[in-house]
Order: sequence, then C-alpha cells, then structure tokens
Amino acid sequence: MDIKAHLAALFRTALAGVSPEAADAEVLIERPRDPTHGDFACNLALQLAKRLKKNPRQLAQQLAGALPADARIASIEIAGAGFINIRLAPGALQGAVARVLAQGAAYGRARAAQPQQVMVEFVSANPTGPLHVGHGRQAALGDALAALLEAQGHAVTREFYFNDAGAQIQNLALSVQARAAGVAPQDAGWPADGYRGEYIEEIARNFAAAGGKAGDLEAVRQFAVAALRKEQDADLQAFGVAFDVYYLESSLYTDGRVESAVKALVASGKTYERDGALWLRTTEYGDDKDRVVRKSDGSYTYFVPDVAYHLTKWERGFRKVVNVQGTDHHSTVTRVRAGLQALGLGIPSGYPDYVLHNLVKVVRGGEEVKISKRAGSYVTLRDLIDWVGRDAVRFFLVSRRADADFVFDVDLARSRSDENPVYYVQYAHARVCSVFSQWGGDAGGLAAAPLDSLHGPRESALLQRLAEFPELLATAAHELAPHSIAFYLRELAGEFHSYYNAERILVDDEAARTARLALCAAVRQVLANGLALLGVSAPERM
RNA sequence: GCGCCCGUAGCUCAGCGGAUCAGAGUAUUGGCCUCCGAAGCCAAGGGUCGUGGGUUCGAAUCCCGCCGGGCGCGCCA
Repeated sequence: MDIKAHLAALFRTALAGVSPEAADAEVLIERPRDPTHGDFACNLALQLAKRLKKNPRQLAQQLAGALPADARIASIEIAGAGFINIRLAPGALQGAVARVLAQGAAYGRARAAQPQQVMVEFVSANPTGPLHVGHGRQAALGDALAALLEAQGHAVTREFYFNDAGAQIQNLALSVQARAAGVAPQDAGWPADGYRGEYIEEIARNFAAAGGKAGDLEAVRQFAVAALRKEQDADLQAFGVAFDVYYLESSLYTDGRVESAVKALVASGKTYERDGALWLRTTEYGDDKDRVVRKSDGSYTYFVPDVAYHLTKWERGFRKVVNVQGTDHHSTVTRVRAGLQALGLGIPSGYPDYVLHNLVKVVRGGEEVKISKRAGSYVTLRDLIDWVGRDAVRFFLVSRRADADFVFDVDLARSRSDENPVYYVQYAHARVCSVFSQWGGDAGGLAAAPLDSLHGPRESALLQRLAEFPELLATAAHELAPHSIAFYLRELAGEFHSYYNAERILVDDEAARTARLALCAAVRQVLANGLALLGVSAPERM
C-alpha cells in the first residue's frame, strides 16, 4: 500500500476513536506545497470542527493523540488553524523505488475493480480535406485518453467515425469534378459550396492521370474520398495514432440501421408529425427545441445516423464511451443523448461522455497563422508536424486543459533551448541514460539496492513524486484530463534536474552510488511510462 | 436574445469537490561548467486570481448579477 492510503487509514482509526459519530467523514491526505510543513498534511479537524461543534485546534490535538503508533511517522504537529502535519521517517518513502523497478513499464497501471469495454471516439474528420490543427488536438487528447484508460485496466477501442454519406461528400465530388474540367474557384462555374484548397486540384490531376472521366461524378467521388482518406491515414500515422475501428456512416444506411432507428423512435411514442416533417420530442430530455427526424422531402436529418451510430456503440457492449470533439459541436451533445434516451432502452442520460476542446490558434513570429497554402483556409496537422516535429506537437497539444483556448506558438515548439518543455522532459530522460552509460554497470541489480542513504530533501521530493504517479493516473483517467500527465512530467523532470545539479550520482562510495543509481533508474522509468501515455518518445540521447 | 465554455504575473498556462493555493514556464536581471550532458541549475523583481454582491470562521475555488472574449442556436453536416 502506498504511504498516502496508509496514512488515511491511520486517520480513520483515530477518528473512530475520537468521534465515532463522524466516522463517515472523508479523510483527505495532502502534500503541502511548503516542505517545511512536513511531508503530508490532513485537514480533517478543520472539516469536522463545525459539525462536531469543537474547536479545530483541540480536535486536531485529539486526533493526533489518537493516531496509532507507526514506525513510518517521525513527527506529528498541529499547525495553523488546525492542520495536522506529518513528517515521515527517512525510510518511509524509499519503497517507491523498489516498486517502480519491480513493475517497470507497468508501474502506474492499475487493475480496474470492474474492467470495462471502453470506446474513445476521436478525430472523426470528414473526408473532405487534410487534417487541421484542431484534429491534431483531438488526436493528441483522444489517444492519450485511450492510453490512460487502458492503464486503468480497461479494454479500450479507438474509433474513427467516417462521415462518408452526407452532402459534404457531394460538394467534394463536385469540387474535384470542376477542377478536372479546368474550372477554378474564382471562375463563374465553380460549385456554390465547393472546397477551394490546392489539394482539390491535386486530386483532380491524379484522377485524370489515372484515366478517370470527369463526367462520371460517382467515379470522381470514390476517387476523391479514397485519396483523402489515404492522406489522412498517412498524417495520423506520422502522428503516431492508430485506430482499431473505422466506422463508416454509409454502412448505417446500407445495413438498415438508420431505418430501424427511425422506427424505434416512432415506436417509442416520442415523435409527432408537423408541417410535413417527423419530429422528436427532444425537449423532454433537456434540449431547447424539438428536432426534425425526417424532413418534409422524405430524407433524414444528420441527427438520425448520429443516433443510429451511438446506438451501435451501446449494442456493441461499450458501457463507457468518450467522444472527443471540438466545442463547435457542443450542441450535438444534448441531442444525441436525447435521441438515445428516447429509444427507451435504458441507456443512461449521461451516455456518452464528451471531452470538448476549444479551437487552436497557431502563432508564428508573433502573428497568427491562418492560411495554409495547401488547405486554403486552415493550418494542417501535417504543416505543424513538418515545422516542429511529432513529439513537440503531441506534447504541446495534450498539455492544456481541453476546454482552455489554445495558442500554439510555433517558434517556441521549434526552439531547441530551455524554452521548450518537451525537450526539458526528454532531456531529463536522456540525462539519466547518459549517467548509466557512464557508469557501465548492470541496472538490473538495482532493484534490491539498500536505499537508506536517500534521505536528503531533494531525494525525498523525488521519492514522493515517484510514489504519487499511480494516483495521478487514476485521477487523470477519472477526470478525462490527460493534460495533468504533462504537468506531472514537467515537475518530475524539474526535480530530477535540481537533484542532478546539486548532487553527484557516480560517487566513490559504493552504497551511496548504488542507492542514487536506483533512484535515477526509477525516475527514468516513470518519465518513460508517462511519455509513452502521451505518445511522445523517450530518447536515450538527444 | 438564449445556451455552453473561457477571463489567474508582460506572454503561455496550472490550481477550481473552500483552508498549507498566489503557482509553473517564459520574458527581464544577477550568479553557476578544470567535476556524471549548461537542451541544465540557483536567485531576484512581477498578480486586489475580469468586476460587484452573497454563502462561510475562511472563497481564485461554491451561488447570483454585470463586463469582456470564443462557440453554438436550420426541415445544413
């Protein structure tokens, strides 16, 4: 058991002795920011003072007195309004190193109490153009989230929903057809909502070169979709993201799921006819207005395949589903959930989960970059990877809260200096590797090394940091917040760099040297484990 | 107009189930390589946490109003 859970258990025992009537209170053990306050703190007395009508400091005193004796606790003191500060015995934290070294790449992972089949759906770009930076943010977030949930013991499926059935595909085909016929966006005959990027012309050229006839719109459509899908796949591969399933929207029509979804909605009794259209009472499920299911011309709105699609997720056995989308789609959240509710199948009202991310602004040379030559109107993921490299793009895009606005500073991500957080973390990893190659010994034997000498303040900080990694991952997974991994890695790397600068690792004294090497090996392992979750490499040299 | 999200140091952002939460990076300034990688470390200055109320012994954190910014409000997808 890690030390924090252990302390919490001790406090629960103390609480049961002091105030059995409050035994249900939640015991929170925190790490004070200020190390002079000790290694851990508990604010239980402050929490309960009012409820028990007692003076917080007195209560703290009683709790501290009732704490079972424990060899790992060096001192207890009451501070401030009623905090109980705990200082650990020097050896208490050293177990973290052995745990890290014993578990290796598995350190930080958990065995879920109830393993679930989990789906993360992300990117899901329309096949009408190259992936843009927003897709990049989704890819970075979604893939990290999927890895995080896997690390919690779940069986995760990464899925890409492929919108290959809508009107936008028709526009794509018409655009390519126009280009193939020599019509440019500024010309009179250009389709009304045509795609204007240079990639359209490129596809048209390749289509012609392959012997395609511009008059055959269906042939144009198939060729264009295949070309763009291939390009998106190449971009995702370059980004290090792989999907388990590509789900085709068109298949929902061909296998009758769209039709059966409509029937199910009608059968539920939540629909009505008005103005020649079929409506669903989504307002009964929190929507601000009812939604059209079947238009007066007999065709369905996009809402129907959306419901049909999410129903397949449920039917395929995914009881936890996370959709990663841009906030520009947030209005679909209520609608999709409402549609699933209306089916009357007992699907929970909060199904599926959503992680909505704000849009990305790209800045270069102090100015916003808006136009990509290639795509015509947006900066592509490929542009970004070409400019700054895959590791930097992934680290940057995943290192902010999803709902925060994001300014991607190209110059910062490009810099190979101390300005760059990616290199900062990777450098810490490479530095440890460098120490090990200098040493030349066998790291395998370090797991059993005696660690008594690791009790300096910097060493204690590192030990605590290593020890909290599993809990950090659990919290990040629960909150669907992979950005906290990036922040954790930055802190761990920082503490390592401080330690490295203050203390020599390869000292003459063998016991001390071995202990320090073991600590370094553990740091390296956790850095590598964290970076792996983010899809960022952990280089041995840079 | 309505709904959702955001407003924290010059800049980019953490913290937001209240207390030991005024933080990090960067930028600026000053130090540290005859010694394991200076892509590093140490130190200093810099913020009434958009604003006004409320709840509380205690609010960046919870509630309400307002201001500023983003997104969404189609029988488009």
